[in-house]
Amino acid sequence: MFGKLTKTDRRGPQVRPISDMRREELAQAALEVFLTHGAEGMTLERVAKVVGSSKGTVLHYYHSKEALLDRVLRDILRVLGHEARRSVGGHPTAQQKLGAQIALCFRPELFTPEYARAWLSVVSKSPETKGLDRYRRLMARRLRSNLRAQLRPLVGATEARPIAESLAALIDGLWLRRAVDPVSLSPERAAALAQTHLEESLAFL
Amino acid sequence: MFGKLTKTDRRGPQVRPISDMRREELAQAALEVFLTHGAEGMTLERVAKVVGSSKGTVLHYYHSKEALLDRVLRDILRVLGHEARRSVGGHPTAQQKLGAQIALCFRPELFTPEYARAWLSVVSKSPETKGLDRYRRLMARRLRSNLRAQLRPLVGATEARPIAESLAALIDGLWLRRAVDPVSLSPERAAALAQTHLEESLAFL
DNA sequence: CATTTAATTGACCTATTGGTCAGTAATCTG
DNA sequence: CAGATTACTGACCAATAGGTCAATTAAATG
Repeated sequence: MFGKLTKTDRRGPQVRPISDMRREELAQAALEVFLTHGAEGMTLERVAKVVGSSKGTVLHYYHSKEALLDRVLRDILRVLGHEARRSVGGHPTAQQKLGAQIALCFRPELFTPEYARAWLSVVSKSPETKGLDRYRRLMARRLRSNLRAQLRPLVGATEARPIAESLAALIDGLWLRRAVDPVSLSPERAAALAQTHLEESLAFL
Repeated sequence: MFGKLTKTDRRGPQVRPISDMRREELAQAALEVFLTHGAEGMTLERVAKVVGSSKGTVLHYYHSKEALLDRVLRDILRVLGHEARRSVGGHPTAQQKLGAQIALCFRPELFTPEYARAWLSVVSKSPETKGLDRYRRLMARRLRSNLRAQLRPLVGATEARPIAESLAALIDGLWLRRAVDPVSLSPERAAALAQTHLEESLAFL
């Protein structure tokens, strides 16, 4: 679709070999396909078509589909982690951090039907795929431990755990609903339900 | 494995043609495979192997995989509906009905890793499969409307909805966790988390 | 410009899976 | 027992998907 890249196409401060640029381009395309079709639906053909190339080219840069999916998930997780630090870390009190963490989970640009479906595809295939399971665990652990860490100073270590678990499960359930029935649950409503649950849990002690 | 059935094998009060018996047998086998491998993993070969037969035989009784899966899901839903009426209907007060409904969701013989994985496989494939989506909607609607119906007399119609939605999402989240990380969440603990959430929601009004 | 190096393609392979179909074997029925 | 019906099998087909590879084309380089 765009033909080959030449070294004169190099951009940015660092001069990078065109092979790296192509790799980036493919990773970008793979992300796009992953978000619209999920982990399974991210076929090599589809990715190739996005960059106007062929399956063989994709495999030239990523030696397997697993490697490509790995790259995609790594990228997503990196961005998510960055956003979490930026968004949660900006607040001084534990309450505010908790609120920010929940708000992040339901930010309209993140809590989309596409993201939700892609997430669900990873979760549901993870029990039978070593690679996917790793990322699912990472995501789940990160969320739960963040919640627990902010809850501890408020309710103590023993109470923090069940509250964090309950809240994490509620968030998962809301994401699941967003994946399968997108129109019936807006980001705002989902966030409100999670915030309410948190408040009630805290008020109950 | 067992050879063909003959009419002398007929059992039960009603005399049924052997074809119906074979159909039952296949449905039973399909359920078994469905619970261990999920909707996608329920291949015709696997089902055939369970009854010691061939793929062709399965298709002789169910004209497509969709029809067989339909039968399996219909059976599950029927049993579940029956259990719900028996278990929830036995209690006089709305509170008790709600408690029974939650308890049913986490009954140890139902809240198993197998059931949870199978459920998750249905949910995650439902957006792209008309047949599965129908059953997912049925399950979800049934749970939500049951919860809402019991909540209404306690908290009024306007408050019943968000509480039911939140509780349903929490239940989904706990099932999801049971599917992907079975050992970390016992039926008792899951039930306790859901019951607590309900109590806190009710206490807050 | 010629040679080396890298990028790209498309044909091909293997496996899986749902499904078709004709032929065969078992069973039933008059 | 003979013919009709039913059950069953296994070969075959088409589609999909990941992956291999040799040949081709483009680009970089001395």
